[in-house]
Amino acid sequence: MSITGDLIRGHTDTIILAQLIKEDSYGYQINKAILDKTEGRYELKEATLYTAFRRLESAGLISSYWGDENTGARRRYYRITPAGRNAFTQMKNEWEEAKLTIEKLVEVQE
Amino acid sequence: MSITGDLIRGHTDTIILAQLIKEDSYGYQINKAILDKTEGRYELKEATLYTAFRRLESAGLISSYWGDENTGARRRYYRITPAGRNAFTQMKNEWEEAKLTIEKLVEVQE
DNA sequence: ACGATATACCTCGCCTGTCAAGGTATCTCA
DNA sequence: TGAGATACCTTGACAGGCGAGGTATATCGT
Repeated sequence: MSITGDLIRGHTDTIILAQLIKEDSYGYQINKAILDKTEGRYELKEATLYTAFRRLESAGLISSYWGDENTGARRRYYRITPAGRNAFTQMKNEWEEAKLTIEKLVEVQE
Repeated sequence: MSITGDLIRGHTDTIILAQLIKEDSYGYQINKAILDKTEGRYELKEATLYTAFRRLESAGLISSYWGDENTGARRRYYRITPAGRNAFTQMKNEWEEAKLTIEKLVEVQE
């Protein structure tokens, strides 16, 4: 497990957008990529993942389309929008700031 | 504002415990210390702060007692328990791990 | 004398994101 | 044929953050 829900909370959207910057992808693949990148230490729960997709699409940060595989299970692909790229940059900045702040606050002063 | 609720979520308890490691303190002072340490960029909302105190006390990580000031408003002081110190160490480790994980995941791969 | 501001505490109820649990359908391989 | 992987989805419970509201005391300027 390692990372609990509340520690990751608020990063889910950023993490998903990050996976879509380079190329379009679909739910299952995105989660596999996350699992790989973290060497098995973290994966999004499916319910969380799909909730996030809905949220991001409503917000106009991603758009979706069905893949045209003619074999295997159908896939819904997601594409990051220009607004999504802006939002991602913003979120990364916020994370950098938050990281420094948290770092400062969990440090025990001598 | 800078840090939104969901980014800080899950760190509230750790932050409060960190302020109590060195010495006992009370709500208002803890929040002021946080404000100082972050140069005004962050403070816990009062409702969040007091909710956290209740939670931490229920969990046995802090204990509380009324100060004996004979002037000014009454103060409820909080003291970290041995279990609280252990929990704090654990929480800091989890944060270190989470930080590395998030860092890896919000990075855009070339 | 009086209002504003700071100190200091507290609770209620809403909102939002996570996730356990359940479901569907297709393909591969033993 | 049946287990396991791929791939999607929804519902409802739960928990933490926080806006809004409340109480009481002390200080300081006018």
